[in-house]
Amino acid sequence: MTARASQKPQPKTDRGERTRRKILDAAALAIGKRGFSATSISDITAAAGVGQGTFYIYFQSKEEVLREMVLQMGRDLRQHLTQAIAGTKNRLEAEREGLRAFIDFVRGNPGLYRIVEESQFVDEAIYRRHYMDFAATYRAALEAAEARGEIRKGSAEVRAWALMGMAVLLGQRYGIWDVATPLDDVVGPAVDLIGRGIRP
Amino acid sequence: MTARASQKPQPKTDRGERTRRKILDAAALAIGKRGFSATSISDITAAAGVGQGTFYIYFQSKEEVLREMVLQMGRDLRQHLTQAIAGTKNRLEAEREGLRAFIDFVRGNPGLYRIVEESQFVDEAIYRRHYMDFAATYRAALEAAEARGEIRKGSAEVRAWALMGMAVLLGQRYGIWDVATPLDDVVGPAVDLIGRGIRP
DNA sequence: CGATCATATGACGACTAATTCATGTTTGAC
DNA sequence: GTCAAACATGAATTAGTCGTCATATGATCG
Repeated sequence: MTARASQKPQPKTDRGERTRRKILDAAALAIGKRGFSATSISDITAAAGVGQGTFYIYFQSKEEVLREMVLQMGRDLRQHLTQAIAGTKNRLEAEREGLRAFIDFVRGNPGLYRIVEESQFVDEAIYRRHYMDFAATYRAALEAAEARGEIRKGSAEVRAWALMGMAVLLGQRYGIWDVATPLDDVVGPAVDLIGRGIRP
Repeated sequence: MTARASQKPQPKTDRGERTRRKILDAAALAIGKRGFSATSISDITAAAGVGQGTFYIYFQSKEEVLREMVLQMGRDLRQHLTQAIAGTKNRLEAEREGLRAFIDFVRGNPGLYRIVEESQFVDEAIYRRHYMDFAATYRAALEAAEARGEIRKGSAEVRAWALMGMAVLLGQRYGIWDVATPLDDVVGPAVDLIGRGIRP
């Protein structure tokens, strides 16, 4: 089901590096806007301003581009969240800032968000890994908080997935479909729910 | 973006009705297993045991079949949930039984679940309506519970989406990816989180 | 029975998209 | 400045899907 695939070799010159980037950027824009299957290779290469054959110098297929973009989005989001919760003093504060930062990220990168969700139907393994990785990080943070006595005892695994789920759907509702509602109006009630749900 | 489309007329005979059903069932199976774009019309008609042209007697396009299936899944799930929370005496019990029934439904109908999620990338309007409808129902239930004093005051809209999000991702994690973990091990911790999160 | 409407068929034309490749251009190490 | 390697190209090949239609079969009723 999933391509095992030997990656294409990295570009060896500056020009190659630039061309690869152009293709990747054009692909992110096009796929983010129109969706994966509605976007053809020639759409991408045309938008990138390169020949069709050039695509295959750097990528095996559209799927491989998607895979790379999901990884990229994981890194971007991780960084955004890490930065957002950097100054927080306890788990509850981290939940608040993390949720706010997540919805904020979705508002700022609706295309990337969409790409990750669609990857589920293109290469399930990469989508699953994306979530599993986040879940593992989240779980570790919850266990640490539990050890510090900041939150009540309870399954960190289930909690991690439950809280991620909240964030994902709130991100859809208030990050994509409705970008007018102030973040505080969303984050406030949600964090109230979370806070009472997990505190000692 | 969304087809406004005049529907095809309903079948006028028993035979027609049966043929239509065969196509719909075959489509649900095939699309649920392989995904929407990987499934061709001829895959569907071959699986249904009818000619390719027969498809177009009953449907305008693959998209229309998907739309119908999302609606169907909405009805099925609604019924499953309604039945599950029928005997409950308060909101918290309803949350428990509802969440259990939801994951149970996903385990029993992984294909249907997948179809709904994929509909997001085929006909966003129908997907959105699916969630909006559920959210409206959920919200009403929460508001009623709040009026009865069963739960604390708070934004029913945000809560509804947060709780749906929990269910959706727990459904993915424990309904699709891992069907071995006993439901109690999932529902217990989740309902503990919800219960303390919303009770007075 | 024969007439008529509904249903069924599958080959076919039109089209779209993926991928290759022979040919040409650019780069940068020497 | 030379030259081999890296890169770029787009037309041609390949593969497959959609949706139509002329034709055929099934069912129903007077």
